[in-house]
Amino acid sequence: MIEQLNAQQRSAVTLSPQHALVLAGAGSGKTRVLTTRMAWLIQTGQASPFSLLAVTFTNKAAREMLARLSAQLPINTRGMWIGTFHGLCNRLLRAHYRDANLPQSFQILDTGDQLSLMKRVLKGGGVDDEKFPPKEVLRFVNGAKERGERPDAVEAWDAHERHLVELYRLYQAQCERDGVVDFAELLLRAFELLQRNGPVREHYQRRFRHILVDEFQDTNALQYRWLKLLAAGGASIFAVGDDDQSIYAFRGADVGNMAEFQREYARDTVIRLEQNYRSQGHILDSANALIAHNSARLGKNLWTDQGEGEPVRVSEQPSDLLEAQWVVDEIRALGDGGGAYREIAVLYRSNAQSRVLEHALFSARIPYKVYGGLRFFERQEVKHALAYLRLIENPDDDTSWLRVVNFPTRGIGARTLEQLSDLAGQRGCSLSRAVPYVAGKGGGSLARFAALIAEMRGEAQILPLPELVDHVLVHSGLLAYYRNERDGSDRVENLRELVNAAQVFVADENFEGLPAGRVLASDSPVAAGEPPPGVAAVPEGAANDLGWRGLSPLAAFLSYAALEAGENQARLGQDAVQMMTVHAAKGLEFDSVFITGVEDGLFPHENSLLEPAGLEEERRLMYVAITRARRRLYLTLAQSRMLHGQTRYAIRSRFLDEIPPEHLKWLTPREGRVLSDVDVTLGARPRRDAYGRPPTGAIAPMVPRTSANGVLVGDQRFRIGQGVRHRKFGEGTIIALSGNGSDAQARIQFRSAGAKTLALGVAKLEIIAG
DNA sequence: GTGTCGTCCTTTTTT
DNA sequence: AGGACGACAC
Repeated sequence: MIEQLNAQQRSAVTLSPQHALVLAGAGSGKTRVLTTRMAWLIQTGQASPFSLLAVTFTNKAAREMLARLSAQLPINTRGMWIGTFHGLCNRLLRAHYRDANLPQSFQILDTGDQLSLMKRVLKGGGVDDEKFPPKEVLRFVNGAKERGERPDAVEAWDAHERHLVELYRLYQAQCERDGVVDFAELLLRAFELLQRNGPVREHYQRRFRHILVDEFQDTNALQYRWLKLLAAGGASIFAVGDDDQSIYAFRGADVGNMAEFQREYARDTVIRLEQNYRSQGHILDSANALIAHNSARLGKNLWTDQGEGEPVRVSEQPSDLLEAQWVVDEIRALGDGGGAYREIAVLYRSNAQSRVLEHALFSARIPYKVYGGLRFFERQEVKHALAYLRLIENPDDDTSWLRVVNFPTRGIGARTLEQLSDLAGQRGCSLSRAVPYVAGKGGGSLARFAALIAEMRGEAQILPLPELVDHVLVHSGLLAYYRNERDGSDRVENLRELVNAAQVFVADENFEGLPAGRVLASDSPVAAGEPPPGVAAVPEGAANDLGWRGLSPLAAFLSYAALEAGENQARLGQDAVQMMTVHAAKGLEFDSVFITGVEDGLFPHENSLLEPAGLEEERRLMYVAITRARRRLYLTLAQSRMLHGQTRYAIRSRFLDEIPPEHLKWLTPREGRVLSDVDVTLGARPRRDAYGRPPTGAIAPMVPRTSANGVLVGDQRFRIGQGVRHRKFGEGTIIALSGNGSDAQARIQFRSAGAKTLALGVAKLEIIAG
């Protein structure tokens, strides 16, 4: 088990129980170390499987950990506390729902549910959604929760913030009434449960002796506090992460947690995994050189014994269309050379870039697969079906109620719902409980809907889950609705897939044959597990499905659907080029990788240039992108691209200049960032025109003249790369130009004032160089 | 209740 | 440019 590890890996795996920080570079065997550490602790008798807690960020990572662990040890991993932060907190809250002051069958809101609930709250409170856009209020609420702050604890400095706090309060009250929790609430509630409830806290502190954390650099403030609290009883924290791969600051992740953890816990126990088993020399050295430009790193230098390999290829094309065409031609060549398409990844900084690339691949009939986008449980039709199922479980879930009360249509209009909503408001009850008080015709339709849900609830006591799902699809009218809908066949297919998913779930979780809505007696095998809090002994070895303890198959399935939104890719197996954002590529690897749009303003993204921390995160993002490649890496850029319906001109990314030239092989002219028209027509690969067609006799300039000759405003001619002086902002360099004539704009990187976009017709600029 | 038109936005995203 | 969503009209 540990013989095959290198020295650093082995020292991490076999460390005596104590706090430790493992700095695991890209491709250094991070997951392997984590799972082998668990297996080693168990096998050497230092820990029982039930005294371990391993936490990850994604379900995929958790599944992989489980799979590898059970491959290494002949133990039943079922019931072990291995999961995502959210999944484990869900477990905790399910097991102690009373102490956490939650209804037993609380539902979990996904982002979409959360938004519609917020909209409802804002509407109900008569809030001006110009001043308080629902999305922004949600950002505020989620931000506060991720810092562990309830409305009372939030510091509000001005009237606007005080108002936001008030909306936070209102939103939270609505969640409580509905018996629902959002994702951030899962964590905060679980944290508060442990913090406030001594017996529960002590129970888990005693139970978990070893806490293992994956991707530690992605933890936010609350997650870190949660870990510290759980470990406060003497458990050891084994934290694995890579500060150079921290790319989620924008959603609350705090790399600072790593340095803080080192200071507070692992001052003397930092282990670096620096041997990279993935990429060849030039690729790895490029990544190292790039990331060295970041400050405040914990520090580490990856090396490989796999040899130099090939240099990183760079291609600069006049337009995004030609960039895409170039990528396609190269992919075709790789394919002809015997490479599998699935071993080729095309990466981009932003999703908007994918269209041009997709189009080019599609025209060339190269199979490709785009990652990202809607996932299974987020599809409209699936969410509708789930809403019915949630109402069976929890009639007070107003979000679900509103979602399907009139879908498929059953003559319940806005008028009736307004009436219902008013009544519910007056009585302080949920919509469904207000139904009996609605008079007139609307009352009748509402009563019929209520009866439909009641009937489904009855079936849930008899039918096993898959049959119940099927029953709901039929009796809600959803199936019929989508059958009649033209273009509805995909949706019908997805609904059938939902029945199938229920089937699989029930089998996997040993719920087979049980009525969907019934909670098992606590002594049955499936329900066995946690002792009541405060009881010293932790049962070991027994079946231990405490994840779903006390839950009906239906409630468990709904939790699962909320926490695991499903794959966000379609059919696997087909040999296709893999397309995704750089973020989505984290954790993956490919033989050949194309990083596209390597331009200033796009990568690094212009929004990140304002603060240094933003630029450093972009650099880490590029580091992640580069380290995805095993054998061959391409960096491609375009001098012009369509963005927001306007052609934009850009220069090559500063990151390109941070990679030593000896690792790069320019396939297009290195100097002269803007190709002249002559270069364009006689360029390295003049195989296509700007629209992807093979060139015909007369070749039109592919790039508007402005690219080569700059933008003319009055008597001044501006070019990319030019040095300019502004009265207020000082000296800077033009990094991008757009538009023409009177509405021409320039993006200028000022030396001290940061990057600004200025209208050339308005701003008085002095040309100082270039 | 459904369809059409206009308006808005557009970095990255998991749970 | 292009997609999504909301308001308005039939």
